[in-house]
Amino acid sequence: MVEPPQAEEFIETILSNETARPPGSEQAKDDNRTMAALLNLLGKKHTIVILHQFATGDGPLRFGDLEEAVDIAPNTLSNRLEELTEVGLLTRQAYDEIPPRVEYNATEKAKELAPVFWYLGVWTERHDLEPIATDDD
Amino acid sequence: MVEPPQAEEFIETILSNETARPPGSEQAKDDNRTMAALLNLLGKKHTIVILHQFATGDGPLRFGDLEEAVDIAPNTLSNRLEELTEVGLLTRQAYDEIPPRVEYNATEKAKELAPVFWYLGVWTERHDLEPIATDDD
DNA sequence: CTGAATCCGGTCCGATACTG
DNA sequence: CAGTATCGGACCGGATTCAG
Repeated sequence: MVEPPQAEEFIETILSNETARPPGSEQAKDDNRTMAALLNLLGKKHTIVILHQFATGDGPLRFGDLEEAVDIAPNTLSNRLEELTEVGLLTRQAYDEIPPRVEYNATEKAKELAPVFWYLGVWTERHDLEPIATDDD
Repeated sequence: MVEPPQAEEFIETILSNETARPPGSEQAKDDNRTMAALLNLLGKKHTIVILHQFATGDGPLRFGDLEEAVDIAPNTLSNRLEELTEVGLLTRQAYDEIPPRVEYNATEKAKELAPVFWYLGVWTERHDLEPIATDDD
């Protein structure tokens, strides 16, 4: 954790109100649809963990990297990567080499999702979930 | 959206480094376990949307409220509410009346998760997901 | 050798019907 | 109103197999 680079940008976003929209407007409706789609995506198993990997690390990640970091079946991982790529959160670049190499990169869009995971980290430092509970609450 | 009350508190959290921990410490390991458990929970279908409801609204929510707001099967909703309660993110209070009434409230812990959902809203205002894409990227 | 498609078994989720 | 019971279907995990 410790003072991540996102912090400044994050604060900017919070303080600037440039993104506010008239409620009930067309844009607001689009936002709701996007939000629904996003939550639906995040709701799928492992999606969050995968994005978390891209959000915390910074370089490109390969199939094998994720496979061992996330504890996920290869077929499911394949599906998630495809979904995330289709939706524009990841880019996929295949190099025609031997051994073959495929690199996945987070897009700008995905990187701007990073604060979410970073704050999740902050939260985790300050709280526990009950079953593992210690002295919290 | 528009300048949520969480913003100030959020900024405080970002600026104060009080939560930082030595990496590799015992606490850090606990954090990782908690994080894994949290992500695992958030990964389950509808969990995020449900928490989002509690994060945006402020009063208590009843079974029926959620059922119509979230578009979820009652058995699944029942499961989620139980999970979230067990884990200490929600409290459940049943009133012995007719008709019966059960109120769910977000705990402090859950409320401190609100910035996540709020920022998700900010993100949604600034981006789209590809299939619905407009002028983004 | 890596990334991913296929097949199958298990688990989770949705829809409806039903109970206190 | 707030759930539970049941069942069918979608989704996920694991092993194997395939392609480049």
